Amino acid sequence: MGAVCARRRSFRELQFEAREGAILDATNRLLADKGYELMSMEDIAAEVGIAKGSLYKHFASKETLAGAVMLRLLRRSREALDALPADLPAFAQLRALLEWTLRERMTGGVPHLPSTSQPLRDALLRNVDYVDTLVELSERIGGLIRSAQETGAIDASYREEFLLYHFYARSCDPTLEYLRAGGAMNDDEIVSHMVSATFEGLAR
Amino acid sequence: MGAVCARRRSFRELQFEAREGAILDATNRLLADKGYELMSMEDIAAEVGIAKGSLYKHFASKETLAGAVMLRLLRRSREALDALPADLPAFAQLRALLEWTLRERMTGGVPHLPSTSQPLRDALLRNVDYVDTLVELSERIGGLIRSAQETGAIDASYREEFLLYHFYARSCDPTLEYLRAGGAMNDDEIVSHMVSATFEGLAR
DNA sequence: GTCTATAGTCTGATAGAC
DNA sequence: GTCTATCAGACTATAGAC
Repeated sequence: MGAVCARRRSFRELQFEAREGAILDATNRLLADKGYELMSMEDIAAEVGIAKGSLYKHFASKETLAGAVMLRLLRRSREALDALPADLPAFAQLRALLEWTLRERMTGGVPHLPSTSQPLRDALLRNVDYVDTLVELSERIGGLIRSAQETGAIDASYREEFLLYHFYARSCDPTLEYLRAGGAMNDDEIVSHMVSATFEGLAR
Repeated sequence: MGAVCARRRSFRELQFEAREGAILDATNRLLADKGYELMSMEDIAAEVGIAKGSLYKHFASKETLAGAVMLRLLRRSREALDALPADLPAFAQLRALLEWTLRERMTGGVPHLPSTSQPLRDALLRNVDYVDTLVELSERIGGLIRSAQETGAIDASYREEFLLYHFYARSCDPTLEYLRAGGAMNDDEIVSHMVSATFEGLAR
């Protein structure tokens, strides 16, 4: 809120904010773990260690809560993109962003655009903040794609539209979870395989 | 069933079988369209034009029904693989199989391994027929992968395990639906973009 | 029609910040 | 000591499997 102002926040207020963070973290975890439908508000409350009713002091509904988690993820992705060295070529930036996203998922993050639940997707698309941030991020990525195609790093015969969706889909690729569950490969191997399969393909 | 035997089946029996096919088709359509959770048994009954209770004369539960649909898809995939010219190189067979699967989805098919629903996935993995057929298909595909790596068509530095999961994930890639909903590309373009992104990657 | 699951609401009791 | 946020959990309403 605007209240990062003069007055020192009371202990209660600080606690409230801390709890909000804990709720977002727990929801993130459960969302990544069980998916939207299977995650109940009681699960979340139990995970945080608060009463179910208290959740509703922070978020008006399950959709609102999940939206807040997804928005936070989107913002973090944009920050990760901003943090890349500005002189990095577009192709390398795309590679780095995909790698960042996959590593984020490795540490318990939710995939962007969880295709797992239509109701959640619909709710997100009704969430103005979410859509704005998504559009903004997509424009940044679209710019990188165009730039990589101009320099010939990415094949110019692919449509930009395809490349954008493809990039998001690779960020959410379930191969990550499958391989992880399989247990035969470590995290670094999984990420590097996935990134190079995306950019260099399988053929040699 | 084993009953493709001597006795001519009665009208009732024929009708029963025909209805079973109609149920599978309807479920397939709804599953592809709305996903497992959002597809209610009522939806299916309405789509077939029968009473909800009649569904349970054919399938004991929603899971059983969805399992039957998925098993049918798996069998068809294996038949498609068998139908390929035997002298086609392994790499080309993999390409052709992915293309077949994507085209199947274009005409209303469900993705294999619908990652969209944990309960469904769990139910499938408890279904012996399904798992057997999946294992068998996976061994066939695994063989093609090894063979393509030996001839150098696929980069030998990828782990076979990764390649197998990756291949299944590409068969189920939601990019197909996103692009289709976008409407800017036709079906052939979408399939060819997706296949070549998988095998040749994006880089040039 | 029955039964279960769960989103979301409400209340009286209580701990602990002030 | 007062006051208020939070707690446990009962409760309603709805959806959907069977």
